[in-house]
Amino acid sequence: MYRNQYIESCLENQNSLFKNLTQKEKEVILLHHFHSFFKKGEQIIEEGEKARGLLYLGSGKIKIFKIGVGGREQILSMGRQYGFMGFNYMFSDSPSPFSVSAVEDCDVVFIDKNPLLKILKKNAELCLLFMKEMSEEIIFLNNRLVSLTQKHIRGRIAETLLLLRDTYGTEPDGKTIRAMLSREDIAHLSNMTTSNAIRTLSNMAAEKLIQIEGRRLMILNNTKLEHISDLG
Amino acid sequence: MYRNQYIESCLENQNSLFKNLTQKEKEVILLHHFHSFFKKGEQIIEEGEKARGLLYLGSGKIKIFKIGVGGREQILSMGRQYGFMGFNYMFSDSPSPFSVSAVEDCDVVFIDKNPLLKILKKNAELCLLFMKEMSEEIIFLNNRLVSLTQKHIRGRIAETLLLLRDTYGTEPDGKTIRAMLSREDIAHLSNMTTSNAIRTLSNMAAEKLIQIEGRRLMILNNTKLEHISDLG
DNA sequence: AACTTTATATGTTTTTTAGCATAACATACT
DNA sequence: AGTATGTTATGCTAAAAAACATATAAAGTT
Repeated sequence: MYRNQYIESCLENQNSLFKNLTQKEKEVILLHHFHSFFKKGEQIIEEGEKARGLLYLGSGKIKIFKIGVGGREQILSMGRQYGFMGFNYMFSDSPSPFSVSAVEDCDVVFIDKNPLLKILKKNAELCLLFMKEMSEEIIFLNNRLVSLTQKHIRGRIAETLLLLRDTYGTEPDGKTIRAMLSREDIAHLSNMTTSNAIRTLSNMAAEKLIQIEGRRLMILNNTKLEHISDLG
Repeated sequence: MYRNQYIESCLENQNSLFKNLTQKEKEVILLHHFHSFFKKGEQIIEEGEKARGLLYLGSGKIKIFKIGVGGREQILSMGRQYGFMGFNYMFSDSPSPFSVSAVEDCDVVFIDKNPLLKILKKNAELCLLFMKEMSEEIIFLNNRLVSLTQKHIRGRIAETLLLLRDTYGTEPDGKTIRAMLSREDIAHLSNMTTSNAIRTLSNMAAEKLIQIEGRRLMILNNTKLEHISDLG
């Protein structure tokens, strides 16, 4: 059976949902998956279309977003390598409630819905892992809802920087966020216009809270940034 | 074994998650539940405290909310009779990420976490029902995130009125929303100050979109209200 | 019934943020 | 290299919503 490194990591990685499946179950997924490469900027799923099944990100970075009032984009969350997304696709036939696109070159593994559902129906242990993931997503969304509605621009930008760092980690220097988003994406992640995102980042750089080198962002004063994020 | 009408409906109702459990499984829940009555306004769960387990609302109405920046309340969702909530309590030991309180007199059934988890571990069918509920919650939160951040005040109030109607239904006249929230709760549900909620409702009444009789709110022009909600 | 307390209503001011305009800069393309 | 295109940066203006200030009405309390 053909295995590429992506489906391989999807099935075997230490923190993968599927690592404890039986050989039989893994073979089912192997038989019913599809690997696809997306260039930076390409759309992986479009809001309203029917999704094939669960998504696994073998490499790269993705954004999950919705288009709201007047075509304005709101990023709901960012996906990282070795992460799963689209649990909701598994449990209803309704079209995707959001779009997904590649923020960097991405290797995506699509796992077909029905074979996976069959496995779930006979594997409560796996179900528990799924539910834990989903429950964490609910908690994340609850927190995000309050942050994005209540915090002021500075608080939202601070939170976004910390979120990006916590999601993607830093370079060995411990400061440089391992993500090169456009200012526009940062704005859409923080629920504000691009100019306000740029302005706020510039101010924070002037205050030595962060350092800006193009799209490389460094967190210089973590304590203060957290403080700004917490106070809103 | 003692059964009150609330645990009864929790186990047997046509659309209850538990209706298809075996007699044995139902008995476990029966043995490990706790019924409690809450007066209007009383707190059922406080953010940060450890929750006992899953919640079932036998009667009444609840609000699920968080306290954000500067003590400002944001209502995340409203619960209705025969509804379950707090799925996230089941899958991690972390303290409750939100508070729950009674908007009307409520009969709440608490179902203990560990016995229910044991049932889930052996009942993938039940797991699937849980996952479907959770996936709907995720979709709801995604939509809400975009609405609350992007829509203007009028759009948010319109959405809240429609949401309340869809959640709690109407009186036989088909117009009167079966929920008597304070203006403050309506404001916190719509992410705005109380005065802005009052003002906007007054305006909508003046435009004959709705009719106000104290806390009784009637939707007079559904089409226009949906239009206002959609356009933001 | 008189008195608190709380909820609703509405006008005014101030703050925040979006919207717009323009410039500098970087990147991709031919 | 030169041109087009997109991104980042910054100032200015307008709109939206919060904050504040009272007034009125309703609901509880003694």
